[in-house]
Amino acid sequence: MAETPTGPGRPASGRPREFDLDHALDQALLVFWKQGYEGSSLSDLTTAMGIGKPSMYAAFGNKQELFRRALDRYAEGPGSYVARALEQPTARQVAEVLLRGAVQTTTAPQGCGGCLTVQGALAESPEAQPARDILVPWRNEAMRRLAERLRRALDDGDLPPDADPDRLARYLATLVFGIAVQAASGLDAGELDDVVDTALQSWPA
Amino acid sequence: MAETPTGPGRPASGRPREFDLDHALDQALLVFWKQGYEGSSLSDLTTAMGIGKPSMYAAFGNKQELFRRALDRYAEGPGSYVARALEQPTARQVAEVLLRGAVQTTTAPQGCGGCLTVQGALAESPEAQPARDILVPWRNEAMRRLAERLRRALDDGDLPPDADPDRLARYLATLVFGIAVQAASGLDAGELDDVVDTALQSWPA
DNA sequence: TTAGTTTTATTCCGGGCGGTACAGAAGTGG
DNA sequence: CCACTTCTGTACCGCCCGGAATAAAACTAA
Repeated sequence: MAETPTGPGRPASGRPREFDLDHALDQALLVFWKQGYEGSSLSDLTTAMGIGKPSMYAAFGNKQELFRRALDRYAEGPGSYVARALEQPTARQVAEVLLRGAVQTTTAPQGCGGCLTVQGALAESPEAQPARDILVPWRNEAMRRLAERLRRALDDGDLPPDADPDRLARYLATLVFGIAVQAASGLDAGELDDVVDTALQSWPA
Repeated sequence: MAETPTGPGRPASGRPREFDLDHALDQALLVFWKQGYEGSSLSDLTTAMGIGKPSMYAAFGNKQELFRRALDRYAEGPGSYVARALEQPTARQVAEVLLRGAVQTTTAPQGCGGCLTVQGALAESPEAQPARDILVPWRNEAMRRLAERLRRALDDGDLPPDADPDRLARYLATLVFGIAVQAASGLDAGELDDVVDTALQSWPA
């Protein structure tokens, strides 16, 4: 059955499985993380898992179920900072652990960059490399121009002297990209305007 | 040649092109916006453009070049709020126009949701629907749990009575998703920690 | 040993992908 | 009329996709 649990409570009949479910899931997770869902072919996945396609199909049902299981595994592993944040004693610490955890996880060198819940839908496959080759420099260039404009604002004196144009530009750009993801998740303009209101409270003087 | 410009300075020899380059680009832009780069097949694109594959190939070279041209067109059209923001007189207004413009563009009903510079790399194709069916509820559920935790904080009194847990949760989640995109663009942990520092300044009392 | 069950590797499927060869159609200057 | 150039539709290329059928292999229970 596809629903065979990991535990040892197996019926102990028939040919035993020759691979470890959780280990295989971890390998699949890495592929999904690095290449996104649609960029991860069954061949990519099963090769990384060290098994054949029928084995994967028998164990997990199909590609979508495999992804779901990998996402669960992600939540227990690299994504556990979310749960950890929710357990903090104060709201301020919740926020801090959440954001720091996001940074740490998405930039971890052994990780694949990005968080699976976004990256899984981001097209990071070799197939989409042409798009990345265009979009990543484009986004960075836009951020650079924004920083330049803010540096001028600093010279003009409409930013406090201790303000950091680069930091502010990164902050704004991060919000813009986050807003794009949220909009794709279905948030409406009113909800996102609230986000903007909150964000602008941290704008210097 | 693929580099034939739009202007009327054409050599006026050979069979004239039967479609409008810019209009075709606009149609391609919509497809890329809605489906992402790798989710947009040449058939999807040329069908929307109303031309055959060889015509597209002759006019733009290949899929990547078509995407590049469509992105340029995006920057002049729906994405022009970025340039408009940079022209504002004060830094505060730059920030406000940028963020409001992002919300407006990404949530516009006639638009396709999301910003092309992120959405282009987001997998929104039918092929990736299984992933979206899993990820979108997952992200929203995570945000809901966060809001719930902050509501408890409000009850506990470690948030000011006028704080809005839902708003704060959306704000934090937006930052997390933005951080994921930035990390995928190559920003390192130090740069993103700066973002977190800036963000936490807007945290209530 | 035998029957029953489950996993394994091999092989194949129809279909869609990005990209192209080709021939004909539509325009130009002579 | 002519070559000549360029665009257009059709039909096609090799390749890989997600998935499934098949039969051999490996185990348990009787």
